[in-house]
Amino acid sequence: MDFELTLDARKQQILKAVVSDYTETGVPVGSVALAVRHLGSWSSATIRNELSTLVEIGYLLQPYASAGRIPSDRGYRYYVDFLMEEEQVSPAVRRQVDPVFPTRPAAVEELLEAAAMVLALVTDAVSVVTGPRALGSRLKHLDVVSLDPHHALLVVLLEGNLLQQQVFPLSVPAEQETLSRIAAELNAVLRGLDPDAIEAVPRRDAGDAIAALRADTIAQVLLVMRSDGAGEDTVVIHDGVRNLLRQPEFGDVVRLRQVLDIVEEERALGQLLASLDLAKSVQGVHVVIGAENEVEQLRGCSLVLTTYRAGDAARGTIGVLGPTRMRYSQVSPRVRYVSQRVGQALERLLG
Amino acid sequence: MDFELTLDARKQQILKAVVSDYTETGVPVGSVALAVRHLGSWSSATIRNELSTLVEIGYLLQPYASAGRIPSDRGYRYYVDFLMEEEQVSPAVRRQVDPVFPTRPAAVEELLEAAAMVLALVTDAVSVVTGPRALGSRLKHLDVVSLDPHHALLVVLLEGNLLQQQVFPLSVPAEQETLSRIAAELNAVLRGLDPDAIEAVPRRDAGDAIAALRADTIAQVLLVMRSDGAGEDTVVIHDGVRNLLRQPEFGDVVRLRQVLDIVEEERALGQLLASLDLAKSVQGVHVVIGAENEVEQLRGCSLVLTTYRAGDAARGTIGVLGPTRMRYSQVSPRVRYVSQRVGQALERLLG
DNA sequence: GATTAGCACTCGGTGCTGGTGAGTGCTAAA
DNA sequence: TTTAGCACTCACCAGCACCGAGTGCTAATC
Repeated sequence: MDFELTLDARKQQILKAVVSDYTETGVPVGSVALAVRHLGSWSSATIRNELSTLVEIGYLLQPYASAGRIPSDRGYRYYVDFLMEEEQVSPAVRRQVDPVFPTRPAAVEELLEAAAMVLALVTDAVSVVTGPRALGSRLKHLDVVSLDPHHALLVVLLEGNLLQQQVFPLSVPAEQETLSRIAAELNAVLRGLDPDAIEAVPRRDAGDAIAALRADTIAQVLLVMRSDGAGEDTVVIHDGVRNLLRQPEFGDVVRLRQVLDIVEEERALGQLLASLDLAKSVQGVHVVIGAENEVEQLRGCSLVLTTYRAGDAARGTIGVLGPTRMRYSQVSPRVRYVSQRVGQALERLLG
Repeated sequence: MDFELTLDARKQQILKAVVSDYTETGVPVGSVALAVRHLGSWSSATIRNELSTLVEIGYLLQPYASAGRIPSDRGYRYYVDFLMEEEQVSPAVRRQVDPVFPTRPAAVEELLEAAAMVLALVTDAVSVVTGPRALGSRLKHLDVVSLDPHHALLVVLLEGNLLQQQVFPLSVPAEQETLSRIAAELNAVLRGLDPDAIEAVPRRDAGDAIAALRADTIAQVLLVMRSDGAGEDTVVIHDGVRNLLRQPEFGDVVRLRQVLDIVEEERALGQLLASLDLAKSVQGVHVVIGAENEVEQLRGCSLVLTTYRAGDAARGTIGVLGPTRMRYSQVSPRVRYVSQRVGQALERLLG
């Protein structure tokens, strides 16, 4: 196999035509079809010669001896890196995406779920979104509600409008009124702090009932804030599995199962996404083609990923997983578009 | 078709044997197999006669003229109602389920997600969980958190300690301090009231800023409380789609797609679950067999559902969706078991 | 020398055929 | 009423011929 890195103009045109034809039809594409549909200026015989060298140097594959050609992973890579012309995100798509992100989003998790839903919708693939639980690391507001004299319910609102609740026992019996006063006081003191800072807040050991209750509450706040981050530090959301079923490559159920085993297992998916270096990307969108990812089960699949940001902090990963035969020129800008919307909405939410 | 409702002992035994054999193998079961594996006391010819009457009266089906028999929906129904012997939930399964529910769960949503995950795991089907709803919707506590001068977040605690949140615009700009005062005041007035009573609370039309904000807040409280009962917006969680892929009945991708179209569409799934009357149930578990649900796309699927409760405060639906050829005797007690665990964990969380 | 027309060849997909066997329905004997 | 016996049914499968899209090669052409 010869490893030319640069292709002459005609080979490029042919490769591009093969990718776009195959992407559309899913059927190996032959020389005649190319000649009539895309490249009338050369005869099928000429194209045939070029095709056979493209196979030889590894940009195309031939499923069997007398079949048409399909792009190899390397072919797709070349296409994505050099040949692809990104399509505009059509107004119709914008109209689908935009209303999903309200001007006043309610909470981070909802936002990300909505994003996953709409991204799956506009790309016809499985969408994948990771979100930072770390957002919940600052206290925004708390409230204490009396249940009975000896128990209270702590309500904690964390950064990103993440609500948590926790029942806890009171070391000293107390009425709602007392609890409310404590809550008000703590709100003033603790707002905007992360767990470590809260722990460092000086506690007046007055030894009276109020101080005890105050200590109870702070302990619970810490517990809630810390237990939240304890598991994994990112949520992983996915949507649109049914979209894969429309693709002929998943007519084989075994194939599909391998993919689902990854996608439905939050941990595995999280690890996969974490293992990818999103730095090397074209215009912010990173395309992982076929066997470029090391996960055995995802052979034949590609990932189109990007990072969404709120302000200048990178917040999470968003993208899609689909068959390698994917319309990158359309999917890629759409992923970017949704990602931008997510970032904006997140900014509005976090203020 | 004759509609006998009661079957003699031998027919019952045969039906039971057919269901359990078919459930296990997925292959139509013939008279000889039955004779040797279950019912040695009769010859295959006798069984053949019985089989043919069971087909005639609608409890069994014959896929084609010279094939074995499979249970009809009616056959499954009879089996579930009268013949099934529920298996014990094995210690191994308990060991899988129990650790998923921590003694101190952090948030409702996490709890339900964990439940969905483990239920899918132990039943090999798709699990389905809807979020808890307050039984009687009385207001227990509310709080208003300023997001920016023109928007606030309303946190409502309903009877049963269900938290709801809602972002809303303020008709007059306001600081946190003002909002807190309003919240305190409303808490005093509205605690323990249901929506109708809240609506009837007299509003002083003072025309000042405070009155306007007060009105804003009350309107939002009503919105939140009423939407809780409305049915549409409860969370619906699912997990375990990949389990379906192991079943031969979903070897056909089209079948699978129809099911996924329902399962992945939260609204559709929510409506389906809402439409079922969970009252008529055996030991708290309700089994919907095949075409007993009206959703066209779920032909060939069954639902095994139950209700989880936290004290007598909140309840929701939990269960599984799988092929009609399902091991009801095992799935049913497992659904019940997980449901109990969810209830308990929720009680710990909500108090 | 590059391009192209012509042609024999390859090989997966389709459809037909006949054989196989699990399983039935029916009849007649126990 | 039960059972043995037997002819019959029909999905499933392997084998086979055929079709046609598409190739590689060669020789003619620009």
